[in-house]
Amino acid sequence: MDNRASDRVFEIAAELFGLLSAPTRLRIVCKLREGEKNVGELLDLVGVSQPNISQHLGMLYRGGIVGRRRSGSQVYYRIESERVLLLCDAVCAEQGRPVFEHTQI
Amino acid sequence: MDNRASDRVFEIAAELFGLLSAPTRLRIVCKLREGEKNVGELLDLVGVSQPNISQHLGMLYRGGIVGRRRSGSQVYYRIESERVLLLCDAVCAEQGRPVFEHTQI
DNA sequence: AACTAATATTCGTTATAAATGATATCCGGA
DNA sequence: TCCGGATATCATTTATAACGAATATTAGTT
Repeated sequence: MDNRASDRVFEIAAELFGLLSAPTRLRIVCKLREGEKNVGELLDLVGVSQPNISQHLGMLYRGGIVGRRRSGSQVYYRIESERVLLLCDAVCAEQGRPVFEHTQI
Repeated sequence: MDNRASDRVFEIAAELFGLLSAPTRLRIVCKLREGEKNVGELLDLVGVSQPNISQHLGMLYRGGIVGRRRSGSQVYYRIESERVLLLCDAVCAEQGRPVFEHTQI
């Protein structure tokens, strides 16, 4: 039977998967594979409202999936964890689906 | 800019991640790596109520993550998609966490 | 210091998911 | 065919997440 320590690990893993369970966040991650982008650029590419993308970016940041740096009044986001790229690749492998690459998941 | 076809792909991927975003379902997947198990066995291993595990199993089944076969009055579940194992491995790689293997995620 | 652009946060509403309890179905045996 | 064990479904409550509107913060400019 499981102990509480392994319980915690399942929760952590579930949280990570949860961060990737929203199409908008996947879209952000996909766009960031091309390279670092600021919020305004992502806004155009992803096509949601500014507060909304900011919320999603905040979640990805707090979850350690993306990093950020400020440059003047802009904030640039980048993929921080290679792990998440593995996940995105794995989710698209098999099933005859196109692979999650630069511009297309 | 994205077209509707790629939109659909993001939704599909997000759904798959969503299926893995609950600790109980991850626990089930983890136990099933040891091999096929019936609902009663999983019930003991996972430690939730019978209706609850049945619902989670139903979600995993409809999502194509697990397969099932009936044997008498019991139903045996098994991992159906290798893809999900890749995901579980990837989520645990790095970060100094123990790897998702047979009995421990 | 005031103004503006860029980004973040808060809040309220609505939608979605999880767990529970009760009940239904399916199957094998008497 | 009736009963009991195994599993699934349904309905309800409760918790959590998503989105939009309004507002706050930060940084550069004048």
